[in-house]
Amino acid sequence: MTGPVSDEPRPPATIYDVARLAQVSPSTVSRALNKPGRISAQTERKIRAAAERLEFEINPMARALPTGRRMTLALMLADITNPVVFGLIRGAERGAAAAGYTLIITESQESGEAELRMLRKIQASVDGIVLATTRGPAEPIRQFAHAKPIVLVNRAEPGVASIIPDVPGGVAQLLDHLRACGHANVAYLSGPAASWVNGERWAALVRLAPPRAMHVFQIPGRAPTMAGGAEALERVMLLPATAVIAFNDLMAIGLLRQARQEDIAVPGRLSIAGFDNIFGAELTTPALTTVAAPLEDAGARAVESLVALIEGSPARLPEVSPFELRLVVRDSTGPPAVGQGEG
Amino acid sequence: MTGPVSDEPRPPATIYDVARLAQVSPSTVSRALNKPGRISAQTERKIRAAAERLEFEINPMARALPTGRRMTLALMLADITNPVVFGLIRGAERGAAAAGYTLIITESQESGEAELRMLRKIQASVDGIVLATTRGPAEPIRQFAHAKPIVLVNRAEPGVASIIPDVPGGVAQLLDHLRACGHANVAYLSGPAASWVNGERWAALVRLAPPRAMHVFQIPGRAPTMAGGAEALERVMLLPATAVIAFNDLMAIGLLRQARQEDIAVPGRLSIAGFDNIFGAELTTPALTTVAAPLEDAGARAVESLVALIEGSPARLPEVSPFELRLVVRDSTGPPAVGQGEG
DNA sequence: GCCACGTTGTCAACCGGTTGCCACCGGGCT
DNA sequence: AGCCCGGTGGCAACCGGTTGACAACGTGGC
Repeated sequence: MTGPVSDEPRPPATIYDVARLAQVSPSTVSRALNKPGRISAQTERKIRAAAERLEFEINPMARALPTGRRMTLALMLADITNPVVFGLIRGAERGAAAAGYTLIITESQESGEAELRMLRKIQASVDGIVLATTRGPAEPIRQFAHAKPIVLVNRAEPGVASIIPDVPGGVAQLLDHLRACGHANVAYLSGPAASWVNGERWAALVRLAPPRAMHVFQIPGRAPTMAGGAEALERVMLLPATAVIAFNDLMAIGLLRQARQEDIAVPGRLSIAGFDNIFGAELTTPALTTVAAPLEDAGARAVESLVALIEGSPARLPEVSPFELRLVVRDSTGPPAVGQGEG
Repeated sequence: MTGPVSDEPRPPATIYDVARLAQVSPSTVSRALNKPGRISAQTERKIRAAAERLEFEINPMARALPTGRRMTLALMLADITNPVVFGLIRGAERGAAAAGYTLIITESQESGEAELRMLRKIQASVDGIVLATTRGPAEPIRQFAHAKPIVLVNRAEPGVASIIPDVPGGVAQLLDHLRACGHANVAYLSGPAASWVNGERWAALVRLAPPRAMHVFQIPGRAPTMAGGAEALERVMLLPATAVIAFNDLMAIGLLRQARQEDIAVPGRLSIAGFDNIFGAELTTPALTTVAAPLEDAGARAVESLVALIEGSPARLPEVSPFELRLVVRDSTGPPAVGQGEG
């Protein structure tokens, strides 16, 4: 009766196929599969068995059309190149998988304009968007945020849900550590001007240094990359600072390597610290002192909030406290040598 | 007449909205937007203007339903944690964007079973799949490959398109370098048994070492991670080898750090080399000698092939030559010290 | 024995596009 | 004037699910 089971590329089964096999109507199949209780247990069993036999997988597109539920989330990043995003991606990926969502990842190439274009383009395909390390202006983001669920990571914007670090907490730990080492003058190698965390860090430094009898200098940064860090060394050395806090680990590593290359002792002549604790921070010599951010966790929590926003009452923003930062002391910071060079 | 332009979250415009504004029928809009020439230039202009005004973005789901063209690709990875995938992701992302496709990234967690489950699940959502560093058995993959376009990266399978490295070329460069340094006995710290490249590398070593008057020993590896590399040191030291080739940079770095910690001179007592040239390979002390793979390029090419498979004649596999590997000599390899330890 | 009611499954419309088919239109030809 | 023709645009069906309305059915109570 039934044809031979062939391994031909047969098209994926639809609910119509399942319905035929189970001898019910397609709508009954639909209800059996996602309205538990609506259908008698017996019929439901029959349908599930049929679905199983046909290896039926629901077509997300077809479902999305009438319901609007796409079960897809987007993670938008400024630059996939940067190792920081690793943790974010992993966390978001895990979080999405746990909630049954599919994750799509897009890059805005550090451009606010591309960011908006992308936003508009993917809008119809996703139920919500995690905007990480976004650089664009605030207004369009606010607009989007009340057309579609959005969660910001590493940026705060009134009225928009966000997952942000406890910047002052992290900065305080770092300053305390440097102070304890004996540093009084520290330079801050800043990141992109449009970066929210960059602003927050500088603000925290300005606020927290004086009470500790410390002085901070700001060095405008170029790109938040290793190259950007390396090229900043020159300007660093013009300052009376004995320690540098870099915007991120990438810049810190670039700075550190450049310093070594120019035979500037780290931490003897210059202590260097970064932010994020990316992969690679512990590999340098000396290993980099940094303020670790639980980025994987942040990614997961961002997705969690996003899902809450999507599935919960759309009116209220999920309350989330800033995530804690943790100072990881390694070997790139230490007491300044009184004389010069290292022993 | 028209209401005030409000910033209310109004739902995205559909072709019906555009049609109404342009005073044509929805089907005309559809044709104007993607059948160039089918519609008079004048009408087309009118429609484009209307679409512009309404900020119309086509709904990919609605389009996918009747046409089957989803304009979406999947990149499936064994483990997002591994820095190698960085390049792959970037390349694939760029390639997909260039071809107008959206990329979704999924992880199979190093499990062949999860891999298949995932494949089935996303099948309906994507036009094609890039399977990178896949671990599953061959048969199901072959099955899938002729139901849906698939491109393998770092794995060859008859009848399935793939992007693979020129393993013998890379291995030969590395062996030549080690030979020139004076090494005759080298150990290969192997990776996952299910990994295709792992097998190829070992095969290449076995084939290429004897003609160079070199001996290779295989050390079964545990996990292809830094921890896996570190724990292998013990077994390495039992061998009469003066150099180790690790399955990948992660293992090599783990091994190198463990060696340093145990005061085993690198490269004096033990030369260490890896594969992939991941971010971080140049950060260690000594910096890691490695066989660089243009992974970003490979990712882009994989997507390119995939798109060719999707859009071209489905019968023929795109012809692609293996990508070249390039030895990057750094400081973790060198002549074995005749005495012991370093000077 | 009849009716009210709760349960179970079907019908049909709909989501937002695409496309085969056809009707209409105006112009050029005989 | 009548006819044919190519170009243009509309109608309606369809993709694969979902869901409100409703019919059919069985049950219990009076």
